[in-house]
Amino acid sequence: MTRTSCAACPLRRFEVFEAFSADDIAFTQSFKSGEMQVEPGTTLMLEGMPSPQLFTVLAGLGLRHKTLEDGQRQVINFVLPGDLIGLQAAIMGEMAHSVEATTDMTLCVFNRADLWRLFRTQPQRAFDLTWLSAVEEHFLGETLVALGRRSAQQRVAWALVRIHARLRAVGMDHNGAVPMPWRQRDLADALGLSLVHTNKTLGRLRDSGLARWSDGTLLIPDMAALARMAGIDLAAPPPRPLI
Amino acid sequence: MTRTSCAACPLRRFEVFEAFSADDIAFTQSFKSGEMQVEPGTTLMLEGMPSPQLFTVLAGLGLRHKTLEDGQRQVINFVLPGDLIGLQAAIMGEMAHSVEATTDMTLCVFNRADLWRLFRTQPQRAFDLTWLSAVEEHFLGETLVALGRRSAQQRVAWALVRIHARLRAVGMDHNGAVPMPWRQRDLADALGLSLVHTNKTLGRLRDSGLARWSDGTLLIPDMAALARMAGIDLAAPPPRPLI
DNA sequence: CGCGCGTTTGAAATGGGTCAACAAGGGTGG
DNA sequence: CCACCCTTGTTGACCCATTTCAAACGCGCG
Repeated sequence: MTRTSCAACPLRRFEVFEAFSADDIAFTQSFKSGEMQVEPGTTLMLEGMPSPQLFTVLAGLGLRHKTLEDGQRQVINFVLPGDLIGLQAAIMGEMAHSVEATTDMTLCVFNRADLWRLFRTQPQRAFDLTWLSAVEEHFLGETLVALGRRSAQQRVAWALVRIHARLRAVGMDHNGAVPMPWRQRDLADALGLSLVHTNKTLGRLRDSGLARWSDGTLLIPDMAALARMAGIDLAAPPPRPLI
Repeated sequence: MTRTSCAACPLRRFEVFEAFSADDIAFTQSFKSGEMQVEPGTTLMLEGMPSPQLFTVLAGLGLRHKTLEDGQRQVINFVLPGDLIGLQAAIMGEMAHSVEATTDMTLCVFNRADLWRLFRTQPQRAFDLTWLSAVEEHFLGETLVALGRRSAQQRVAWALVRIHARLRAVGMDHNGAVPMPWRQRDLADALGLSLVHTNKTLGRLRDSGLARWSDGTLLIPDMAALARMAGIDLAAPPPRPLI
């Protein structure tokens, strides 16, 4: 494993390169159990199932979703490099949602069985885990506001702004454009809109020059304008850990 | 402080009565900084503000909400005894939502400054905190599904079933009835519905005998029937900690 | 008494859902 | 090379669930 391959890892302090002591190094090596490559479409976690492992996304994109009895689907969130997958299963016993890979993904693999050892011996990293969980909760709250209070146009604009910002934050932008490999169906399911209406809304945004999403690439010429339409305060900085 | 007053506290292991050693007792006493009583309408946490304190609800009900620029409000969740308030601010630096008391509330007060000490010296309680955060995330995911995929009638039925179940779980039911001191406005804001439509939907549920909510009390004669209408699988047990 | 808050009800307007059809690839097998 | 199918995106027409607007009711309270 190289330093760059783990740059996005939220548990990067496990990185041996940043370890402080021999003990730390030994611990790190025993906690990280390996890396894994998966193909698009792979289900990483299945709703309702326990998982013996915990993943950190090193590269690639995916999504979290829940499926209802009647076959409808709600996309909970999009998964980006740096995200942690499986904390729920590790802490609560089973996943409340499924996670699947949208593109090829590279994952850092941890053993759930080691989690308790981590809490006992590595309070710093335990704190990081809690932080990640709190951040996730924070974003879910924002999504709730979007679904509960915003119009279709605002929701779509909001989602595009948010995805763009997140991808940019992990360095996946190339002069303003970011990869967006998901389908319109995925976005519709994330926003609680019908596929048809999502399509038409995207069309209107495209026609008005606010956002262009095609061929798996999202381009936002005027971020401020789109954010204004979405009713977002751009000034808010992304959350950072306190300790 | 009596044993019963802390029965619902998720950090109940702090309870001196359950402490295992002299050290534990000393720690507990130093971490818990006191109890607090607040009146209905009190804002316990304000969106965007840091908070020097962390609360545990011992008694009383409240709600979490976010307010948008245009004055709209999204209720994120209802607050019940046993809930933890302010973890976000403690971990991330500021709250992503406001929390306010709906009834009189009794709170257990902790100092945020002690949080890091907790992670270092009490891994068991640190784990509990992470568990609480994961549970919260789990419920937010469920809410997301409700807002994104369910009709107004299903949403209202879902919310009533959920609130009833949560209140029952903390022993606040009296032969089938639970206190429900919130306003129709609060429920509407929680479900992303208009006040008028929420009212009419509640009326229909009442007329069909599925649920009666009046005078601050919720009565569900046939839980299975209401759950069926909401599209909920009643069999799912509430989440419990693993360790 | 009069005022304010929460609830209730009716009527009109509309945003978004549903249905249906088509277009543009890409893959596969003949 | 073509014929076929499957997935994804696109567009138009229609309709209805929900919103918006407006008004009234009951009740507690100063």
